[in-house]
Amino acid sequence: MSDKIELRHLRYFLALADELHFGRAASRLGIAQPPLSQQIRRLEDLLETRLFDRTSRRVELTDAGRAFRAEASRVLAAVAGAVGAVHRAGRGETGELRVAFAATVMFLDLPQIIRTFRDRFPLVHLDLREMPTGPQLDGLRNGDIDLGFVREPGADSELEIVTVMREPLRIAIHVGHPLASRPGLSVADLAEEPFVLFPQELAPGLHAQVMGLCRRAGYAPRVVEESRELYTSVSLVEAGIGVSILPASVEKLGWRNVRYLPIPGEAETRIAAAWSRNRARPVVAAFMGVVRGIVGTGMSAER
Amino acid sequence: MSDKIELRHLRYFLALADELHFGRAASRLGIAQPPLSQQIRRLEDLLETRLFDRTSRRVELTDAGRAFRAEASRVLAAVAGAVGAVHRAGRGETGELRVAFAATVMFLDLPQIIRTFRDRFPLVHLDLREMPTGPQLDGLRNGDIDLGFVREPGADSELEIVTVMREPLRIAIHVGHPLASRPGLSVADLAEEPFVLFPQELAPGLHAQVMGLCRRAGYAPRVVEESRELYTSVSLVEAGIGVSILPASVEKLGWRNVRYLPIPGEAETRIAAAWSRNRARPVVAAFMGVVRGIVGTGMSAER
DNA sequence: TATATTGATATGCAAGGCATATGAGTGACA
DNA sequence: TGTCACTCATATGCCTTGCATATCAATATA
Repeated sequence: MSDKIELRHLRYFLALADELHFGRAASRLGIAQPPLSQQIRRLEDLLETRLFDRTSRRVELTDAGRAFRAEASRVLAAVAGAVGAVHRAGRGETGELRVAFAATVMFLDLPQIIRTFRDRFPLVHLDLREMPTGPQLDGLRNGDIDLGFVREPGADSELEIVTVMREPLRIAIHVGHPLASRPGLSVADLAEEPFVLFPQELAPGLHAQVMGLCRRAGYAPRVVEESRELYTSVSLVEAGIGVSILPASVEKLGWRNVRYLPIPGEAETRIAAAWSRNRARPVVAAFMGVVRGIVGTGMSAER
Repeated sequence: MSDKIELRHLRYFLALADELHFGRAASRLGIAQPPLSQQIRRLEDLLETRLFDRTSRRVELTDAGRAFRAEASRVLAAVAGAVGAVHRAGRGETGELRVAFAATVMFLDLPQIIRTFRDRFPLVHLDLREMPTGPQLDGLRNGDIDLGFVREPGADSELEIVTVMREPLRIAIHVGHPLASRPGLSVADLAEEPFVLFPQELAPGLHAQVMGLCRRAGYAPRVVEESRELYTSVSLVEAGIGVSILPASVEKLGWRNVRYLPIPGEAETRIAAAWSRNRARPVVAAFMGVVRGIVGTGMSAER
């Protein structure tokens, strides 16, 4: 029976409990007196309990009415809270946001972006994880993550991709290597050198870019060692295993015995934010608003 | 806008949030699919926020929907709680009960009654106060107290009165008094003695009863001192100020120099529970149920 | 005793919720 | 690639029900 109670009953009840007068309560509710009588009676029927003792002269709450009054206002407060929560979530001010980033992105502005976002949207739970570009793109497509910061992604009809930053590529070479001190070292000079590279599937775009540089210099690099990500590639260079071509930010890792040389022709890699085009998540939009505010101009959407 | 939300919307929303399928959710709700679509849409309009991302193939919650789901179930839980509270209050299992009792009643079964009631109805807040019979009857009439334990009340059309216990009256006299050791002392023997009595308005029924005993013995008692209640009457007897006629329970006060003598003819005083006949309070009925269970038979209603 | 106040009841209307029928978009499978 | 099945949205009509107007009944006050 009581599962037919509606909020209207509670609103009417509370008005009457405040006024203790059908006429005044009705006019406060913007209705006539008879429907108020009806609805109160209906509520009492649904509850199988009298809420008001009333004569034609006086209206007062019963014990049950007093108990119901406190509870009913809790209900209406909960409704108001629910509406507020929906609006906050609709504006992206709450919820959970799973952000992935390629490891080396942390050397750029990302930490600053995260701090700002935390500050501006404290109710959003940020779930941050390091992840190579390739797996990120998969995760974005199947919904495992909401937003990814990737290196040099290819175009994808399912994903919205916005370039956030750019940085030049560098040749990484052991300081003791004979070529390390040659002025104006070019990619072509590395034709005979052993290369250290990451597996293609971890960062397919960047991988293709490096391979393209070599191809345009007229050779296919001889990859003697693969490492999990950019980090470890540098350590292999330092160990003298081979040379590599890497984004400039790895310089900040501070390996002593590695020299980083600019690449003529200003080859550069893009760091982009990517998210699913289908799932329109307000939190994602909110996060990207912060990103836009910090990296400012220079951002551009593609496809 | 959102003040037109009804519980129906929340119930439908939660069903759909569980099933993520309009057809199944509708059949669970016992309605057809189209009205469910309509009501969900109406709810989204009222909230001005989309709660579900839906294609003709898949239904899933938006961020706002997820936020609303948690809040909406809180609302329904609050409604269920309100219904439960009303029923408890309707059965007298909750609320506040203001009980007054004449001081000497505490020597009888009242403490036991209170313990049992507290045990059986732990959610009822008991407000206990000591109060003479006269003020109790006033308080019951104007609603200051809900239930009173009084001595020898007169009939009253506004009040329901049930005799709970009976006890004999005793003559109270100082042990050093010449009459204290006379065998078969009667009320008539006290004709010339100074009397200690309480003011008429504090316990009008008992006062009239004592006066009646004397009148039937052929005299009007000479009252030399009045005291606030039965307690203090005894102390005045012990001080040798006069004699008195009192309920037997005052013996338990344990004054050393007072002797209590039975009254021939077995004059006795009644202790009654009294409550307002107009205000039908379930808690009062619950309390009286406990009283009935403890004092058992021998209770009787009167006028 | 008459009157004003106030809650309940009667009746008619209109809004809105629900059911049936149908349309349109999407994924699956041949 | 085309067809089919599935599923959600839309259209339409009915019927419930909430609300308004009119009226009644009860009670307190003058």
